[in-house]
Amino acid sequence: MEPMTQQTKSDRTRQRILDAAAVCFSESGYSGVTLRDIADRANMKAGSLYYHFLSKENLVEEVLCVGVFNAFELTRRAVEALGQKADPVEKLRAAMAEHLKTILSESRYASANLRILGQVSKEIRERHLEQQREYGRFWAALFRKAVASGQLRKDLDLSAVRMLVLGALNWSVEWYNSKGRTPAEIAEHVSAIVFEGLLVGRQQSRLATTS
Amino acid sequence: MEPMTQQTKSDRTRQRILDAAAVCFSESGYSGVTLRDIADRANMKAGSLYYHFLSKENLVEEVLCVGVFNAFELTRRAVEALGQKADPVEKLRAAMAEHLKTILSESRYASANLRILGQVSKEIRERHLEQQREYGRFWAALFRKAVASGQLRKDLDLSAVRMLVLGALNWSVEWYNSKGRTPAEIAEHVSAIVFEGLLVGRQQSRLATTS
DNA sequence: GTCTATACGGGGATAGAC
DNA sequence: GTCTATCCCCGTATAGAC
Repeated sequence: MEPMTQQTKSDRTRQRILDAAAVCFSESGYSGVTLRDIADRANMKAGSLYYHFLSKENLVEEVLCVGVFNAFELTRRAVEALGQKADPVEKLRAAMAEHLKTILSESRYASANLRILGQVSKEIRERHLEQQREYGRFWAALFRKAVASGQLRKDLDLSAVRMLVLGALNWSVEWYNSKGRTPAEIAEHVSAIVFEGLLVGRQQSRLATTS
Repeated sequence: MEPMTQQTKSDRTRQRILDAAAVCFSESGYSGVTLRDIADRANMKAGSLYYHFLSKENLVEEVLCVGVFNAFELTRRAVEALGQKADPVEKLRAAMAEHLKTILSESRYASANLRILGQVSKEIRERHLEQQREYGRFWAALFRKAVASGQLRKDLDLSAVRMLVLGALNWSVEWYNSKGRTPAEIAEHVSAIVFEGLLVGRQQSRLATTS
């Protein structure tokens, strides 16, 4: 490990570049961003980036990596904060809320991830598939345990359910506007729809929001 | 109007180019596609495209236009096929199924639309906002009528509900794999989740699929 | 470590032959 | 209407000064 608190030297420059890249990618996709854009935001010249990174692909790869890590870590912690023996359904609710908060406001890396998914080369995507699958397994386990607890119906393909729910969350980066409802309010809606459903006759959760 | 059945001349070339562009954009996004890619697929040379279109932006704009139109038309027809007096909830189910089928298999234009949303310039996006809003209003009306019929709960922000449901559908272009379940099966899952919800105790719809 | 300068290729767009 | 040839800019990446 490195000697001190923050990694020695001003390799924080490296971090500054990554932050700048995450912002750029989350706003304009992959091909839409130039190294000059990133350098500008990091208060550097484009050529200087090559002291810290091998190439643009190498740079985006690291952003992707941090993105999944952020979403995973933050969400996992939010679930663990409920305690090991918490209600599996409550854990799912917490995971959804945290995932949404992360991609909408906590991490430019996470939102960049969603934006540039499917814009990077096959090679890069393949290399990160395992990391993404790990996050996928985390969610799969949450759903599986909620079914095992007897609270969730057993007649659905859990893999499809997982992708659809995450899709509803992930797509929010396309339409979410901070002038409207908060991420927490959106999360309440997701939770209400996914668990109770839209049809009347079910206990109407704890939503205070009026239409 | 033009004299005959198919528009005269070989302005079908124009159509061929648009088709090629839709495929390219749906596979590689906007910036990731070159005019040479599109020309190749249309069996032409890049320079020839300019006889039919003013610019790459002009071309993508038409693809976007057709994309929304396709999704709107196909979905609207599927709903109308149920008849004016059909159950509002059944109309929503039909709309979801058709929208999904369209973006996953019926129209490269529709899937291109989703892929390049947020990759095009602000000017183009602004210009198509009204068309997109029209499709949004169509969905809003479907939800509103289902609530008015007394079958859907009234405590949710219908605008949020609409975006979340469409998000679950739209995100499927990112993960759907034709080797897995069919679009129709995925649609059944969406319907089951959105209306009945995942919690047990609700009538378990008509899903024959086993996990 | 960051700069300036530049090589190098690629992509959008135009001109003019056929 | 489509081709070839080409212009020109821009983006990635490199070299070498400071």
